[in-house]
Amino acid sequence: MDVEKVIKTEKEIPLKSRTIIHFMLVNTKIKETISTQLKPYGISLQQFNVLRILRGQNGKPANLSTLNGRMVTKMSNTTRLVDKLLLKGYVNRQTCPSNRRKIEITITEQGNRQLEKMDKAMKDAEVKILENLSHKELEQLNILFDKF
Amino acid sequence: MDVEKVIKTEKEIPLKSRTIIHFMLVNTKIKETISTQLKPYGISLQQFNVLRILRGQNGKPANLSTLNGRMVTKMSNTTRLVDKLLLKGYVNRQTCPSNRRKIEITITEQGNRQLEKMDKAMKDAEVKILENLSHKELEQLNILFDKF
DNA sequence: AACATATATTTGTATATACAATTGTTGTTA
DNA sequence: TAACAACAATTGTATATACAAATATATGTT
Repeated sequence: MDVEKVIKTEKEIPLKSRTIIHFMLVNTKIKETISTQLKPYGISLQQFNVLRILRGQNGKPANLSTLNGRMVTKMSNTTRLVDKLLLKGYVNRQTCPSNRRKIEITITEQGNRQLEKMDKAMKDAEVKILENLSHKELEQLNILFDKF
Repeated sequence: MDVEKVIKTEKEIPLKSRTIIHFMLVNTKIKETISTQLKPYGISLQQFNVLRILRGQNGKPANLSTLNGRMVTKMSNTTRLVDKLLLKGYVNRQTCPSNRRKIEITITEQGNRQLEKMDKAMKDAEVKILENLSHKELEQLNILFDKF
């Protein structure tokens, strides 16, 4: 990570600012790696996460607000995201019979098959991203992240 | 940071996945805090960064590719970003006389004045974001980030 | 000079994201 | 039961982001 290139922008960067900038640079790199890995499947990280959440439901349907609450980055726009998955044939959507305000979403057989392949791609991305970090360092990071 | 809420999505999350998800959650929180702080000034984080870069030039104009290279998150779309700043009267833009392919961008007096106010807002955001981290922990984080 | 190549920016298009307003449904209560 | 609040999803709008294609200018080669 070449923080200096960005940071030279101003003369002296206090530690706090440096940390934030550094954080964002790493985040950009992570996102790039992940989207590169997912690209062959024509799916975005958000869409991938929704599929994972649906699989985690074990057949039990999820409604939109559940999805939104569990997503890593909220997008307030889950409707349109699910639209895309629907077009790809990865999910089913139907209004909940007991409460017609709710929409029930489930993952399809095809969605599950694709997701298995994407899992592997995602795992590769994670390995690539974290290749220089030891188990101990990962634990350290998680402890530090908890303080945010 | 409530990682568990998002993480319960699947039964067992390996440390690597957990780290990535945790990272993104913190990133979301950081972005939210910053944009809340900048909101009164009607400026996005990207636009703020461009202004900071321009100030760092000390009057020397910057062209678009310089800006793009120094920005924390690249956007390949610096033209339109500068358009917005132009509309607000925070920057000047003129084609470089010696190389007419280039566009020279400088910060205006008004831009500088606004930027000073935004600096304070940004500093407040940083304090808020990092309030639970000690100096030592910030240093630790930066060391870990370098490994990405 | 004519041509190809490299550089710098702009434009077009598609998707992602944030936020506010709207629609439709359910539950409550005067 | 009519009115209203609460809830769940959708739609509209603006901006952000990514990527490819197009435009304009400069440089190097024959």
